[in-house]
Amino acid sequence: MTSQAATTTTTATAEAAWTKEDDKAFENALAACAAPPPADGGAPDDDWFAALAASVPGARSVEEVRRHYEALVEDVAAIDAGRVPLPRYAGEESAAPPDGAAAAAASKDGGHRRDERKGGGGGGGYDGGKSCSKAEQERRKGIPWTEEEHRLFLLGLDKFGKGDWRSISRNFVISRTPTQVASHAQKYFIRLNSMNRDRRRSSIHDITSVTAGDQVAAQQGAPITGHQATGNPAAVALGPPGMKHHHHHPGGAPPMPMYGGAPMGHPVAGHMVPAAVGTPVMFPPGHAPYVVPVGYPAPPAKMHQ
DNA sequence: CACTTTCGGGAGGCAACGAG
DNA sequence: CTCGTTGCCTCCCGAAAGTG
Repeated sequence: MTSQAATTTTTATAEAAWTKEDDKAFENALAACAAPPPADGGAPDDDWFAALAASVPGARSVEEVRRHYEALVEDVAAIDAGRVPLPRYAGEESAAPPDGAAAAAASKDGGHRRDERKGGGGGGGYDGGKSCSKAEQERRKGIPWTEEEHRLFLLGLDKFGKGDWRSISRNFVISRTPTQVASHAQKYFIRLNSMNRDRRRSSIHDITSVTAGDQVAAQQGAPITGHQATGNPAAVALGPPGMKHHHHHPGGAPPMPMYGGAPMGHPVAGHMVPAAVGTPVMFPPGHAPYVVPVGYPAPPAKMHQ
């Protein structure tokens, strides 16, 4: 996934063998570490690094882990300062089949055409790549946010707070306009606030952590409006929505996910268990981990009509 | 019993409108 | 004029019903 790119670009130079897998393990270990490092720029202590190193598979030395961590810090700072040229995801979107025709064609049952019934009056329905130009089609249907964009959004949200969409757009999600960021934020908050609905589908908004997206996808969903409104966007609560997590992956090979290529909504611990609630999610230095309100209601048992 | 098709509903993004 | 919010439209997923 591309989210690793930012961290690996600089970290790769520190040690010779930080592979993508290593980096993933590092992030997982970081997420699993009970006590987060000082978030206010202070250097984490040796014990913390030792614990982190111990948690990283592959017998990394404390020093290696420390350098890797520091590189990560620099990365975040660089992104923060706008010194890192971020990829133009919009371009990527157009380069790869956005989803439309390809996704529909690859759909499990040979393509869902039913949308023709919607759109009031037929015709207007999406037709899996018909005659209208691709550009027009994309303009109409929008460019999905990638995981990377969403993480940058979260980063910016944490940095600038709720409401400063322009700063977030300029400094973090440079591939999106402030309006797009605001709209995305709107949906994001709505999503978080409506977590207790029994019908849940995985979505990009399930990512509430800037990093470790693969595993945190299963660790969130909780009302956050109060915190957001009080200018504490970092206090995003994590909680288990009663989301469904069976993305069918026919043949074992996961289909091209909708968002940037990483599996979304995959369960980490099967059904969300209370223990998973409040699990500190990995957060870059300077970014407080999201907190979980005590007494968070358990997700309702999934009941189908 | 298995497979295919149809239906219902949730999710995401864009555009328009309103307020400051 | 800019920013934020709300509404509308489109797409995809999952479940149910029907047919072979």
